[in-house]
Amino acid sequence: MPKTNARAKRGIDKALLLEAAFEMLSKGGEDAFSIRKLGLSAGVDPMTILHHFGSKDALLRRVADLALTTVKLPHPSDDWQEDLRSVAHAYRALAHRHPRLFHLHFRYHATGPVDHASSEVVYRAMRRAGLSDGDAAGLGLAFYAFVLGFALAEAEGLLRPITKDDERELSALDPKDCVATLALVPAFKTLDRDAAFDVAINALIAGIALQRRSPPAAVTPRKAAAAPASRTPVRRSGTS
Amino acid sequence: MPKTNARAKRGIDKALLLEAAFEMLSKGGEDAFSIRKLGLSAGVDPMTILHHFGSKDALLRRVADLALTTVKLPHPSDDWQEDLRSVAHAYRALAHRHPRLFHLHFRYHATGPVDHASSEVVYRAMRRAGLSDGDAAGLGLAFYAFVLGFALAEAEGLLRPITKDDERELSALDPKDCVATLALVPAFKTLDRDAAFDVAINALIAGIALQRRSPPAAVTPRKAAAAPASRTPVRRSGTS
DNA sequence: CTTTATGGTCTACAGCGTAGAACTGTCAAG
DNA sequence: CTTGACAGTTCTACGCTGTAGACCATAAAG
Repeated sequence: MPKTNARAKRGIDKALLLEAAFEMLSKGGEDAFSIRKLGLSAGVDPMTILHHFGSKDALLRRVADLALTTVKLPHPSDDWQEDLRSVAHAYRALAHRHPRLFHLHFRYHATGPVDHASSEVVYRAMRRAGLSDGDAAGLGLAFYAFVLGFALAEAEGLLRPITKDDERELSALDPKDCVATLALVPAFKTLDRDAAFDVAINALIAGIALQRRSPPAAVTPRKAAAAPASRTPVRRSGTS
Repeated sequence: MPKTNARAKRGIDKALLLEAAFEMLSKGGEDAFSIRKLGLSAGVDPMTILHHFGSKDALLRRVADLALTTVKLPHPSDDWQEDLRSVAHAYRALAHRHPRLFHLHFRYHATGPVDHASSEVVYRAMRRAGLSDGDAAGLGLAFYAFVLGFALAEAEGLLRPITKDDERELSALDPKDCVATLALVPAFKTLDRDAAFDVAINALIAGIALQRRSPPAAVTPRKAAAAPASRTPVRRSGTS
């Protein structure tokens, strides 16, 4: 049947609209975005947009997906630690490129690991690190949570260099209760976020490496094998 | 002067209103919340609410602050690793208690470290771990990012146990490209999020412990003091 | 041609945050 | 007491939002 086929669309095409929405969101954030404004700026009736995308929510979801497609896929190497670093940097770069819409990834890609291609890299790395399947799964998700959490925190301004206001607020604290915080104020002022990220990622990776159950030579007298694992006493987190 | 003094308010009192807002948000999330609805349910004119709190945004900020006051402060011990675990669990517990409003902490407390009392514990721990000031500051923030990121991911459903749909989607993948992902599917099905959190936190802490510049004996000939630090080759993250 | 489907538009509705005017009850001063 | 000031409260109205449902225009199918 020669139906549908290459015809596709009559007038407006979705791809362009999606791109425009992406642009608008990336530039002004969610508050500055509305279906009507998008329609106005694109010369399209607002209802046409809804007709194509179903709802504003669905459109936002599509935008988030589109953003995800721009992460540069890591080329899997044979160094699992390097692979993890690549993934981490790729997602952080995404957050830097589009800080105003990065939070959407938390809202929408709540159905599973963010993206199969890159999550495969992460899980492969975890297995190569010599983890049990249980640990590999858990640490894989945790790795994502860490990277996305750090990136989101940065995108939302949580790691902004300390301001005058902050400083004033800090200096108003009781010096007795905040010795460490106050001692670090100079460090916060000169904080290099790139370096901090690298240090933290390396720390996490180093910690993961310690978790392996079968290092090169046979080690770890204790059976750190299957279940909860971990070398330190596990503390149940059922505070709620 | 006998002015103001204990009088305080004529009719409505803010504390009650704030509590009601908190309740409403915690129960129904941000979508189900509006000034008008709050006014209706509390028997108060909506504009009265605005008069007291300035704006909806300011009210949400207050709610987020209120939520923060409910985290149980860790009792500082002399074991820095245990202190870090306490803080981590406290925030995760907060996310479990109020998953619908947890994301507000990312939006509003973007002006600095989340809470001075608990961040003091974190920074103190970092210094006790023997880190340089630069690393202590960076890893302190990274520690928060990790904990909040993990908790947010959980609150938003990212770590939900795998569903039938997910499974179908996964089984549709090319088995060649996703060997690791597919191999871990059983592990995802039985994933214990509490255990995963513990394992991940312990890994991070162990990695932090490795970062110290002055272990028991004097070491590290290189001046790993100030700047980027880190033992592995630093990879600049300027992909953007 | 007529029929049918489909993409696009228009109108309308219920709800939102909030600016600004108007009202109201209470206290201090005269 | 009266008067004035004033903070707390309420009313009204504006411009904005997402979207349901009816309507129209065009293109393909019979």
